[in-house]
Amino acid sequence: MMGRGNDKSRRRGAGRPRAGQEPLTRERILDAALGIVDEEGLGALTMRRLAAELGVNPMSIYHHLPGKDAVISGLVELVCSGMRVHYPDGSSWQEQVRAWAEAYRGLVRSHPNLVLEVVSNAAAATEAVLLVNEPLYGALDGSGLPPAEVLRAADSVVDYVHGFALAEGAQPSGHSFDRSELLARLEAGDADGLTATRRVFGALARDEARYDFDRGFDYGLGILLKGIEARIVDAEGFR
Amino acid sequence: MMGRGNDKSRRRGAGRPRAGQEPLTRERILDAALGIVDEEGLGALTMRRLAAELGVNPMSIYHHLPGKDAVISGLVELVCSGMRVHYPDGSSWQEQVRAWAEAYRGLVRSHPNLVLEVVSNAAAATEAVLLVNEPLYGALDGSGLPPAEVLRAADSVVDYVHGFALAEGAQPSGHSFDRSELLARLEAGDADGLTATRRVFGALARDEARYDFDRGFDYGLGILLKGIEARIVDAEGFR
DNA sequence: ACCTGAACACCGTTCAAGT
DNA sequence: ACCTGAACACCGTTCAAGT
Repeated sequence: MMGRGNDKSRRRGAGRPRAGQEPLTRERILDAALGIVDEEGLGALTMRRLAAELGVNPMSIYHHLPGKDAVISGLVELVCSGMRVHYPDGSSWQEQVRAWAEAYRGLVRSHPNLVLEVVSNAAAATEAVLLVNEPLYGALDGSGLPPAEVLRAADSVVDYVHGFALAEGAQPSGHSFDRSELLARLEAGDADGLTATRRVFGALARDEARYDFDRGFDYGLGILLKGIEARIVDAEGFR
Repeated sequence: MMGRGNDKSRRRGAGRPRAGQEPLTRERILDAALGIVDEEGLGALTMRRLAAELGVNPMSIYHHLPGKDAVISGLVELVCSGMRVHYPDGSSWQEQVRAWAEAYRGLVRSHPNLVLEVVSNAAAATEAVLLVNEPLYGALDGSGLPPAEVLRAADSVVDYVHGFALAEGAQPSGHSFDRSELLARLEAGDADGLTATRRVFGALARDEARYDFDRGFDYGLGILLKGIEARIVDAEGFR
């Protein structure tokens, strides 16, 4: 739990930083904001609440960041700048793409209340986004694809991870979730026209009703990699 | 432009619907809300603004929908219920998946200001979402994949479309956008450590700098389909 | 330069009162 | 049952004033 700015620590005199008190900085503001978002959700992040957390007047924040939008995109930048991937020596491009995707998924998942912002601000080609994508370009550049296809393939992988992270983030628990409620509803037959849905879910083995996100993520990645491999074979065939 | 509720059309007496005036319904409210969101963005949608649009007191809305959240999820439901796919007779499962993905992308793209909501509410297994996914299950069920894999493959396709729609929706223009700004920044070399990014973008032909969303979407879909095909071959090999 | 207090123009929603 | 008016507890942000 974060300490709320209480009366004792809140400054009273204007413009006079108390001796020994840390000055307000962009970094301190963003750290506090990230704490609020992680613990209580994006809805809890207000300029006033953030100021209280810092023991400061709401308006003081505006001297370091132009507004609330800037706080939020600063948060996205902060989170994205934590991206780290390590490719073991001699790893194949497939292993590297996997490592990248898992690192990126992990990054996004470590701040579930910010998924929507990360995933939708990612299109704005900020410095942070470029740094996130760099290792992915690196991996795919070693696959033998022509550069235009490296970009397309990278975009496809990014889009998939974004979509997956969104679905995963929307789920309350995270690790796995139970589809038996859905199954029961389908068996009750209250849904007209869902014939394929009913057939597919009905044919699931009992132990398959529990959806495992990790395996789902792997599966999609595997499909994408196989598909990219097929493109490489095609490209080589044209030589 | 939508007509604002002006004084002449706004009711004065409480609880007394004027003769000839349409009664307030959930449907009318959602239609008006969708109009506001499509024209002015989600940020313009407030209960007070919505009421003004309908020529009604803000509180009247609460008799038909429990709150603003309900208005927004009602909007998502409304949009999703417009999903229509037609599979030509004799079409392959690949063609069907393509048709589904294009229909879904089109649906989402027709309300760009709602993309974020559609894509993040989609995880909640509402009736509308089931109806959207049904034709996709139908297509993949005809591919020869075992049911558990039909679900995983469907999820992968959905995640990809979501991620793509998000990226596309975040872009201002839509149809295509120019990467030459990014290229120039990379060539200026102000970005350290972006070696692979620089190499890949640098190797692009001049006519490839313009990014075409339609072709990008096709490419990702093609990869996914090829990957799914590979899974089917594997499954058959185990028979 | 940095911080503050008061004020402005908004929000979503509750609640008691109207018809 | 359906609609309203006033009120409550909030918002983000501007602006002039403090030190």
